[in-house]
Amino acid sequence: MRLSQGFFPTQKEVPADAIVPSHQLMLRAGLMRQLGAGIFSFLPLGYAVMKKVMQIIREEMDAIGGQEFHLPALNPIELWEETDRVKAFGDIMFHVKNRPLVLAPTHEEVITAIAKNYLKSYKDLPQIWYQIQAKFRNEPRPKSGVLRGRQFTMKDSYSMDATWEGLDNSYDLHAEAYKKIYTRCGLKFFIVGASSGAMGGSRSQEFMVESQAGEDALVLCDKCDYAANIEVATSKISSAQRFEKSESIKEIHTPNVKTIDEVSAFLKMPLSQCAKSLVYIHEETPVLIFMLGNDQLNETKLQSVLSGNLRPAHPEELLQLTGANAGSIGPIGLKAKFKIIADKRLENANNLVCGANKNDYHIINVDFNRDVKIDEYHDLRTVEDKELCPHCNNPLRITKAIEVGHIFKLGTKYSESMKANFLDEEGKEHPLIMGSYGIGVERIIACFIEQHHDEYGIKWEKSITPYDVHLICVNANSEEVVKVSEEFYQQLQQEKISVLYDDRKNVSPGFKFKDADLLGIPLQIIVGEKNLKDGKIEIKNRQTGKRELINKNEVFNFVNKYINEFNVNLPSDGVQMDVVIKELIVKTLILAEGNQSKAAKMLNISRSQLRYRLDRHNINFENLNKNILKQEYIYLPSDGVQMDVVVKELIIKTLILAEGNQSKAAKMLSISRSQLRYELDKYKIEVQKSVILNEEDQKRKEQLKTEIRYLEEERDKLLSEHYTEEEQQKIKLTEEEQYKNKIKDFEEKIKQLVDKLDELIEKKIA
RNA sequence: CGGGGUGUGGCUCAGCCCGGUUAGAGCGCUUGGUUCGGGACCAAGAGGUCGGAGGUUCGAAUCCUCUCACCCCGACCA
Repeated sequence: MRLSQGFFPTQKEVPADAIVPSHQLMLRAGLMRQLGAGIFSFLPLGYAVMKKVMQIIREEMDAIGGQEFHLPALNPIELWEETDRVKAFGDIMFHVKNRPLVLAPTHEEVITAIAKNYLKSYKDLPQIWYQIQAKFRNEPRPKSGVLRGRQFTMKDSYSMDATWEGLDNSYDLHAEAYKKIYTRCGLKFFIVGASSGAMGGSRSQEFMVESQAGEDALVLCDKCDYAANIEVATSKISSAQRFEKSESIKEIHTPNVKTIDEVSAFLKMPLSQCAKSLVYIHEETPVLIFMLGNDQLNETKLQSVLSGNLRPAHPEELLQLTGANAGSIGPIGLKAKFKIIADKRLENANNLVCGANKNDYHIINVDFNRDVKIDEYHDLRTVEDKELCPHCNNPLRITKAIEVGHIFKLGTKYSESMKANFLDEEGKEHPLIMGSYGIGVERIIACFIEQHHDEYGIKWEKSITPYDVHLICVNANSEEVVKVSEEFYQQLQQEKISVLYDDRKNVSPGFKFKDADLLGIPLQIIVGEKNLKDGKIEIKNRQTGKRELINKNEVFNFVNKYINEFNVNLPSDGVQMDVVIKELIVKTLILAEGNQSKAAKMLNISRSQLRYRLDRHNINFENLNKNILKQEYIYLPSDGVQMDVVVKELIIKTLILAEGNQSKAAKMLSISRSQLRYELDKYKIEVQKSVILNEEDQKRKEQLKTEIRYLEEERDKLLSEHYTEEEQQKIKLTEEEQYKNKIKDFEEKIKQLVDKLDELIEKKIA
């Protein structure tokens, strides 16, 4: 595509409304424009990326036997009444004004309606049906650009099975497919246990991307594999203690003492002896909830204990039901009948401080076993930062994240309410056992940009870049430059390499470079007058920022090689070899669906070597999470890459970073010098070939060569002069000696220079 | 839904508190010329019912009332 003819509205200034980087860059780079709150138009460049992402999703869904549908977004409202989800969604669902229709926020109902009519036998099962389509949700507050919109594109799929084992299988297939999708899209992700919410069902997991722009909080353990949404996370924490002697209860006047901290300070009681009371209304019944000290109630956990309508009580209700305002509520002397539940930490606790249900009074020495009838104890608290991991006692970390996918085991929730039944082998009728699985397409793009950008713009990965290469005609007034650019453009197009060609006239070079960096296409081919004079073309790698000058006629090979090979992107201070190998193995395992022999084959290593690596890097494929994908340095094509190739590339790149200094490189790689020497030996020939001198070195080398040539010429001249017969006759012995000495000098000098050159090359090759 | 903020050429914003010529700037756009490797320069132009409605006033972008839209924080969120 020619930039002069296409629609690529880039912006120099940061749009005022955009706060998060992905939002800013999607607008600046001209991927999309906003039409209303949470509604976006995708422009050609943005849609090109969407198509790439959707294609990856299709390939992976098809690979697990998914069949693509295209369902209507406009749904009869009756359909949603069957499952009672008109009420469940409430204001979130868009209703059509002039017909009894709704805009579908998801598609369980439509799928189940089809399944109900046609999946009548166990022989028809299992099925995986999916679609990639617009979803409509009337979000109360759209935000952060495409991260939370009212209309968005979603891949949603549904599995129908005859058995629960079948559901497990379909669910696992999706989990594997999702890992591959995110890996191929270049996302660093986590898999966490999640709450199923109103979707219902027995199990759900979320695929999360760590980001400051995220709206979810994750609890992560950096040591083991524990990772969970804060809505369901737990930690290792001690219960309130039970004192040997239960003191008798006593009412105490506590004027103006409301919060738990104030109570604790006023009564000089530790927080671990204070019970906080909260009142919720559950389906018209008041519920009194106790938390220890300052523990935060986790409403999601509460909701899973008390299914149905649940809300905090209003202040007037508090007074009416308990006889006191918030801050003085407790278990003793309640006016109304309450259901009483408490957090597990309070089980069997005694000598506690509680409100007295009388304003400005508290009761001390409450014994939960003696004075109160607690109906149930449950884990209701919200995990706090630095608490200990429930699996390995390591301090937990809480971080923000964006949900890019969610998979649910629905079970029979929808099939039962819609009577979607099938007959088993014995002719007995059962509801279909279903799963539902979603991926937000725009969120993948926004998350990718959150993870892959710098101050200048986006840095696309090969897998989802809108174009493979960005061809820049630096100066459209130079005939030669235009001619060569046009040739490249034709050639690349012929070879089916997608190319964005900046052929704009009257646009200054700086403008073109800035635009190219903003758009972030991975490879920039820069055709300029300066380099063209020497028959050279500059190629800039947007991800690494590295520029290379190559011969004009090698451009096509270079591009082709780049497109077909994997990437190793290193930070300027290098990276440990083990880290890269670990990432390689994890990613290969994902691509190999966890099949170890397949992975070993892809890596071209033995199975025992793979096992050794799995052990060494502590990789547990079943519990794969952020631990493993914390940082990303390599990009793999979908059929993987051999381990040797990666190691070789890593070493070469590290040596370049270390400017050929072997001990520095070894330190960067965190391996011993002898190991590095061994590896160098192993890849010796290729390494020499791949040595890249930087510009300065190149110049220096040329200089030395010229000098040597000059000296050699001088020497030859002297020699020839010396050895011509005519001269010989003329020259006296002493003179001859002089010449000989001079030649000796020259020889000496040449030898020094050759040594110097060798040293330089040696240093580069290291 | 609660709190805060913003609506002025295509974009980013100034002007508003304290009402008063023809509403400004930079970027972008058009035309001509110069320039051409990191967001060039000169000159001449086009483009705005100041979100909308009502009010106060001799006079409103500016003050008042209502309303709509958008953004941010919170609540909510499969």
